[in-house]
Amino acid sequence: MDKKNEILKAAFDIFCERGYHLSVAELARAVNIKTPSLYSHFESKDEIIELVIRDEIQRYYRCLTEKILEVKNLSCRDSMKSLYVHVIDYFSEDNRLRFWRAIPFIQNQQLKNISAQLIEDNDRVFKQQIQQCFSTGQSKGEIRQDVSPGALRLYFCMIQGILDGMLLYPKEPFDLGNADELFEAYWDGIRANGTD
Amino acid sequence: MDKKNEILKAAFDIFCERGYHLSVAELARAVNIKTPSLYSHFESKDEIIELVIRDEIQRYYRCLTEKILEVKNLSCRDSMKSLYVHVIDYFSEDNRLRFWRAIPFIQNQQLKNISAQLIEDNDRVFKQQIQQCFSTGQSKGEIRQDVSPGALRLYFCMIQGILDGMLLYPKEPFDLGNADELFEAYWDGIRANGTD
DNA sequence: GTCTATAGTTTGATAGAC
DNA sequence: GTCTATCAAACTATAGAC
Repeated sequence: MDKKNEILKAAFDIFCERGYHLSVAELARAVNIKTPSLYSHFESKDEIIELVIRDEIQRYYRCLTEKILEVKNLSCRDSMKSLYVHVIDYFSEDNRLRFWRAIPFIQNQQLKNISAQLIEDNDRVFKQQIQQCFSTGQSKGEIRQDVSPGALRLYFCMIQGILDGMLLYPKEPFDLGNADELFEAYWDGIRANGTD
Repeated sequence: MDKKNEILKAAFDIFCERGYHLSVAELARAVNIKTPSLYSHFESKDEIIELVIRDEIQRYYRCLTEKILEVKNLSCRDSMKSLYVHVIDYFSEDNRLRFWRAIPFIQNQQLKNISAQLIEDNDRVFKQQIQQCFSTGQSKGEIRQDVSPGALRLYFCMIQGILDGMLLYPKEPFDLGNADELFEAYWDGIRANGTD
């Protein structure tokens, strides 16, 4: 791995811990060079952070898109379950969760806007795909016809809630069994009678 | 209001915006004094932040405890709905949500530990009370007997998910109607058949 | 590309006059 | 309690030698 990428990788790790207030000195130390050497690879601290953010957001949504393709032909239940587990798994790795939760606290309006826009655009696509899956599930009789209007949003909300819990209560190491139970409780609330 | 409290109030506001990296200079400016004058009221920046954090955590759980007493004699559904709305309302005010989400990023291990401990202790009590309400609801026939084991945790998860969404997507101003729909979807999944 | 040296700013905090 | 003056340390960034 060349130095530039080594720096970006280290910047990711430090950003997870410290957020926007990572110091270039600490970053230089992490890759065994002196601070000024950073500036032969990048123009500024903000440029580094912007690259790290773009990389991570792109990586996440690329993974998600792959997974969506992968589950396209499964039942609605299996699709929703797979994607649910996929997202939780993704954010269990490294400190990725802290990374995403640090974004709203970036002290640079331009960077914050770029991040928010990227996330918003990508998220819309993801949510549309799930919506379609949900509708198909309904028309095929997996999901009750008379399900509440908020049922789909509860799915997204549940995912966010789990992630939030992982960040706020890091002491309780996250147990995928718990996540399973939650999904079952959710599905139990929307599945058509007589199905499993 | 005396100066000390004025400072703490301002510190709260700035902490919401900037997290742990609020600067004492900015704080002093906000209350129209010079930086050194802060130090006749407090020993250090960390002392100020600790006080602000203790205040806010205490305020939140005091409000919550009051509300719990208030809804004690309502039906299970009404209790859970009231507390749900209460929490969302609480975090809709000011920048409180940012405050709580900034806590995991405090760059002072001791302060972080104090906060985490306070939250954990108080949260346990809250969750026990809801658990009791939930059990009563089941035995009284408001909630299905054969409800999934994760059904109660889905409730907490849903609340966290909504709050998380409010922080991550601040552009979409939060609509209590949406929150209503979510709760109905949740309740619809656990209510006993034949009840409303 | 990496270094030493250094500039210029901002940080949290203190001394001491009033 | 509030101020002016000041401190040492940390910050981002640049100049210029090798």
